[in-house]
Amino acid sequence: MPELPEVETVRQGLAKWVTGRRIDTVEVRHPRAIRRHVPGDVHFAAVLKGRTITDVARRGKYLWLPLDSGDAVIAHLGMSGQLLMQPATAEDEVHLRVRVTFADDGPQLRFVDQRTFGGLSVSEGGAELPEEIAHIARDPLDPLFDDELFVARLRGKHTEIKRALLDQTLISGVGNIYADEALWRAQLHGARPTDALTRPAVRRLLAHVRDVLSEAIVAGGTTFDALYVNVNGESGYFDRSLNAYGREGQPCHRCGTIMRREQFMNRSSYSCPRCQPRPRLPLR
DNA sequence: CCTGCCGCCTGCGCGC
DNA sequence: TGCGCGCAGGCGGCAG
Repeated sequence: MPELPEVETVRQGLAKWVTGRRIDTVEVRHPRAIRRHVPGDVHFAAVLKGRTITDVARRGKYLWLPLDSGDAVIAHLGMSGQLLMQPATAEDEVHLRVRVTFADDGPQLRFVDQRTFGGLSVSEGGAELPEEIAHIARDPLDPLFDDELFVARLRGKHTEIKRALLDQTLISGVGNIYADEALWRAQLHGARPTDALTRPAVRRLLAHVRDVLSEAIVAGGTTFDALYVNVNGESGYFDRSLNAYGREGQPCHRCGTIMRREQFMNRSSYSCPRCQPRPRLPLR
């Protein structure tokens, strides 16, 4: 479940179900799911066997499971990945990629991923913060997120505001849905040049990003179809609260104008033509 | 250095 | 029915 609220929902569920448990076996069913683990599937399974998971941590859309060895399992869900807790008796999912069983015979951890953009890997010595994801910025819900640094860095860029929101090295956790939602709340078009935004405008936008992410976590994330579920296979309900994403042809919840869809970065962007007018001068 | 585009995958819904 | 097309919430790598 790609964006921060969905990943955080998974993190919370995982933390409850796997913290303190000792791994017994690891079965890699599809090599692509561990392609980022360069030493390969045999090594992946061997280095995890007998290890105890001590926590479940997150930065942006990345999760990692610190182990008692000081290593960590990095997990990224990509576009369609799921981490599910399942009893051993549950039938294998069609897109089951990795199965982890525990020494206590409790529920299994399964990595299921239709499109295989996601994956698992082991980070050597990565229990604190895997070096593989050290380039990812803190997310805006992280207490150590530096607001003024973000404002300065964003205004120092020469790009469009939506691109900046999706730049995980600048601010992490925001994806296509929540970028559109925050821009709608801030009444900014995604093509607005970052270097022409005032400091207060960027601070307001950041506050809206925080609000929408926080509200979505409370709702258990956004679910459009069976691909996006928590560790128990349950859907979130933030889709009912969306004001922009997917609302092409429907009236703006603020002014009633019919919402539009535009192509942007090879994906769809939704906005209100009246509340979020296109910038007069295109970026150049 | 920076920005922006491409490729990686599978499956679904739509129009013809 | 079948087929091709466009679309999908992500990221890393690389070209310019």
